[in-house]
Amino acid sequence: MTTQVNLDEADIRILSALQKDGTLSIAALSEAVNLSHNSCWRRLRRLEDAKVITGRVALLDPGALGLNLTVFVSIRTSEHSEEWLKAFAESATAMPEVVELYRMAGDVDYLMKLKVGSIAAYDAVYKRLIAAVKLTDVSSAFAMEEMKHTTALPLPMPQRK
Amino acid sequence: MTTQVNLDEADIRILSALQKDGTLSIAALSEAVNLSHNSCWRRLRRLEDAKVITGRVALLDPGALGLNLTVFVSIRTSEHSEEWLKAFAESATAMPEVVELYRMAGDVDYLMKLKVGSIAAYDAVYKRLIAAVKLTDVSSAFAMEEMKHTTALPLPMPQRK
DNA sequence: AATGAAATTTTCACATT
DNA sequence: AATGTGAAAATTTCATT
Repeated sequence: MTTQVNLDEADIRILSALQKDGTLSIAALSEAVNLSHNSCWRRLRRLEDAKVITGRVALLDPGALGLNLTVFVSIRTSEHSEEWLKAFAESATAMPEVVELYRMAGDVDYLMKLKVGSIAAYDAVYKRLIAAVKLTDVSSAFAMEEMKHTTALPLPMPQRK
Repeated sequence: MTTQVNLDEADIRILSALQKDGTLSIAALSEAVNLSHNSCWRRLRRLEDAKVITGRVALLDPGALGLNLTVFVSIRTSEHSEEWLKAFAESATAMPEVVELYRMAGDVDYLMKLKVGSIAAYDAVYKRLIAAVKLTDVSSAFAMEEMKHTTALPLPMPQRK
């Protein structure tokens, strides 16, 4: 968790635009957000320096890579020792198929999101995982259809224009 | 779902690098993947044209925006009509706090991931949702800690230096 | 696959309000 | 303290070999 940063409307407009399209040139961006070329450039620098923008990445099409399966894995454990957690965190985090991992409140202890190409590939990940650490209860839920998936976070103000 | 694309090792290296850092210049990228400036540029174009790379985006820090809560919402419904689905999909998809939404196999019908700033903000989303469509069974699970979160998909070949 | 050159874009120093 | 001006440096893009 990081500390919240003060952002005015112009900042929000910049962030909103770049969350959707990170290729925008300063010229295009400044026009889109109604700022001068330069003022826009400086705000952008500020947002990057302040780590509000944590990075820029290319997004790939899972289908093009043959990664058509999204699996949510709910994990319960009876072991709550320091070492167990360390071993679990390290092995799960190291697997590239594990794209998200959360420690949860409630009756599930951990929730994992996997991207794999097939049931067999899922099974291989599952086996690697249980070989690495003791898991009491693992249950998997498969996604049939991705109805929405965005990297864009909800931003405070309504962004017009 | 899209059709899988044929990719050789050099393509994979390019994708791997850009998934991590989308700001790499052609010069830096070509060096990282051991290709000539130009060959690299052309492959990149191909990958973009073929929509293997679907876009480039800026990633924001949720904490900096005050979005410290991740909630997974499991939804069951008794209605399985065409209209219900349409209404549900439209209202859920339109909410910026809903960053992911899947139709699931198994006993949960839909799974939603929300990014919000507080329990109160979550409750507001929940209320907007149940006001829009009838939901039989809604259960929420809150993330306590984000242990891993990446937009990088697992890629076929081992990628060395 | 490499060369090189035009066009675009980023970056920054300096002046301005 | 935030904005505008202008110009150098870096980068992308593409025609040609």
